Amino acid sequence: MKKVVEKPTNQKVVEIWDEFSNREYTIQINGLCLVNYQGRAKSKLDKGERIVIKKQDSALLVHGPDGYQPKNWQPEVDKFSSEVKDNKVILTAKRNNPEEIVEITFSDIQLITVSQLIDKSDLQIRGHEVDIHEAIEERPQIVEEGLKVVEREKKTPAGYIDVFARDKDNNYVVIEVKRNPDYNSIIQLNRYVEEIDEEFKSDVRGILVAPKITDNVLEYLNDRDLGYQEVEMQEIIPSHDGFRKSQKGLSDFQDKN
Amino acid sequence: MKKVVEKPTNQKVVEIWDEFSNREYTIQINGLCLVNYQGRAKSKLDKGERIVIKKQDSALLVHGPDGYQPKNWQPEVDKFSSEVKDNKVILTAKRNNPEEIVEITFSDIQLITVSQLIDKSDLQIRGHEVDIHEAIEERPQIVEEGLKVVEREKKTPAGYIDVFARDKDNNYVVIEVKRNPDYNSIIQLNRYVEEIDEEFKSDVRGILVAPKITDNVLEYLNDRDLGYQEVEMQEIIPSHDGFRKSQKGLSDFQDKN
DNA sequence: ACTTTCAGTTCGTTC
DNA sequence: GAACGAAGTGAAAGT
Repeated sequence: MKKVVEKPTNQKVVEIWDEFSNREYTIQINGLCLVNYQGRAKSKLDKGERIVIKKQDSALLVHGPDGYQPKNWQPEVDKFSSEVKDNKVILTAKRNNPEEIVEITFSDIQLITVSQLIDKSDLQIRGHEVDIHEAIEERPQIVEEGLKVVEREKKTPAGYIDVFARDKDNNYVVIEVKRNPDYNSIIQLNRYVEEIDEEFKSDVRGILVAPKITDNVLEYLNDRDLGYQEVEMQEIIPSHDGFRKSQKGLSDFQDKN
Repeated sequence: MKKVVEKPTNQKVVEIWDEFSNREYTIQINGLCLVNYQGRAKSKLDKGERIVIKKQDSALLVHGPDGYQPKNWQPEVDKFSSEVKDNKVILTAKRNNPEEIVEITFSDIQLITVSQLIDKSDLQIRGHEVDIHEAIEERPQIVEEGLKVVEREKKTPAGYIDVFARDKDNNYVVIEVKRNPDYNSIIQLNRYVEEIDEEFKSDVRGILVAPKITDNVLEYLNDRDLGYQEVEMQEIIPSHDGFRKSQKGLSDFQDKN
């Protein structure tokens, strides 16, 4: 930890903020603050004790005592600034595109820390929708016996078909893969089926492949004579390690020095 | 701050974790850790320096040096546990529905803090989609002159119509409100129009109301003879304070003591 | 408890 | 840089 200051003075906070806010440092502040946001929407958050984190890419988070989500945030900040006014520290984070601003007013600060987090590792994840695509290509029988995959991500005027295949009778099958299928998924699948029907003028079946489905969505499917095949996520994510690198955890490649 | 311990021993960390993990305390840990997740999907995150936060409602976040999103998390934890193994602190967070587990293995801990954040204030926000609905109901002329709102959230077999109205000629108008309209919004609007057309067998117009639209989406609209009316978000969010309380920031009502 | 829908969605990929 | 869609989506409102 570069700095750990309990009960800092306002001046100390501004000093630290100005020195480390726009460089490759992580700043954490625990304190009593109120937050205003204006931009795509407008919000007010009255006084409360929160954790404020400025990350090394300038992302700003204001976390309350509960929940996954920050109460206020700025995914990317173009300009930070700070001032002391009426014995309060005011931090502002402006963003240009879209134009929006977060303003945090601290009436009391319990702790401020500065650090430089080194994290070169990528998040490796398995179980995305595309993993289901791949599983179907490798083992088409998880959808149905005799299935032969013709093409993945087949382009049509209506959009991309996840998996285009033929069944044991050599008829076309349009497969739509969803992790969390909803009404729109069915509409989409139906459009693809109509599209293929027009293009090939032959028997086409549409199948939704998903790990789960709600009764209503299943009903929509049946109404449209579309099929459903459940896949176990366990089959998609084998216990032996088969991991794909996710861009999500792209880390900075700076070196500690 | 209840506790601020720099460079704690492993035993101290486990001691703190066990004492404060399942009560109304916020725990923050800065340290070098690797994270495994298994549940709805499966992920591996190799060693890196991160911020781990356990919130007072048992939410668990693992934040890296950048980005809005945590690298790993657990929105709600049913059972925390901790152990020391090979000179490493291992924290696990299990959840029952859906069944999933996050396991954090610390090889080095720089800082651990415990606090009890008091935050009774609700986030007040203006500019949600529902605010546009309300604005239309109050001032239908922002869509078009002579419009009379008949019903909001009108239920149809195809879903809920945002605003159902009649125009100056008394013809039905179906209004779909979107903050960020896309292709699917158009499909949806079109379905509603078809639905109303069938139900009422009379002239029906469909109008998309949004603060912005892309050229492609506008084209889809035109192709389907649907209309578009832009609304300024400024008109929806007046400068004088008209705030709605959002449930998002529901706070705990415990007292500091 | 489950379903449905929105989000200041964010984030990644592709065109 | 826009556009399109997935996310371990999460969160809230309604049933």
